[in-house]
Amino acid sequence: MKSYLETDDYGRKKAINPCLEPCSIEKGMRMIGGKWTGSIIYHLKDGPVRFNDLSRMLGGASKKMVDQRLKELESNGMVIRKVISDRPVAVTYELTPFGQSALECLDKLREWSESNQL
Amino acid sequence: MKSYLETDDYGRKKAINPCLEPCSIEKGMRMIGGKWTGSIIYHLKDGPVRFNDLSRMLGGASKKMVDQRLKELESNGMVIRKVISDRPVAVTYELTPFGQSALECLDKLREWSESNQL
DNA sequence: CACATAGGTTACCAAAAGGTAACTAATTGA
DNA sequence: TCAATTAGTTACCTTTTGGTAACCTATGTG
Repeated sequence: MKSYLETDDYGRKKAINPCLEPCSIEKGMRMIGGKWTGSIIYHLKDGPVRFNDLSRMLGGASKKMVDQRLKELESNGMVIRKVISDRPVAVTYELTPFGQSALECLDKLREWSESNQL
Repeated sequence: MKSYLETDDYGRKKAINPCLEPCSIEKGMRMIGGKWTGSIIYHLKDGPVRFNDLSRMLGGASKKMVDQRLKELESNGMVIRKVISDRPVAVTYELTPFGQSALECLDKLREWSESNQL
């Protein structure tokens, strides 16, 4: 579905297939474009990471942020939370295959970002 | 710069090179991850588009949104505004080379999004 | 004349986002 | 015993976001 414009007999323009609501780009962005979301996924790329370790790596993000984002990512199937021991409670977060599938986009983004010295 | 963890003699963990502030992924996202930003860039991919035409194509976004995003994109050098005629005022927006360079990421995102039926 | 188009700007308001800091309970280490 | 760690949770409060709708100047159309 591509959107384009049509002009009627009176010269009035009208969009055909407008993005009434989020098109695929928009939907994708809402999935991985939240504040710190991409960074979190990216930091999980090499395997499971524990909550506090993740927080430490994302020094600019508060625990609340990290927690919130992880919950979002879990609820949309990109991340799994695993309790690796109660009593000392220990938890890890890791990417699901779906989560891993997003790494390709993120890596492109990183490349683009770095090559433009953002 | 990669962030990783180090453990000292006392077993205390500390992050080396944490993302204190936006790492490249984060910065990239803040550049093209805003609401409708990606969609706008994407809709300019085939050449200049006029303001109202763009608004029409992004049916879900208000003029205020489109206006705001275009100004952001202009101010960071991804889009240029061109007045193609005063008296009937007519304006077009088009991607700069830098703006075009973002299309690669966005296309990856679109692919990912579509192949996962978001 | 009345209305539509172009390209916006403005004010108003409600909702969402996000930071800070305190607090939880259980456990381990000095 | 004091302090720190783990994984969060909670309350509070300020800022940002974003939607709506009205308004603007100028031109063109029926």
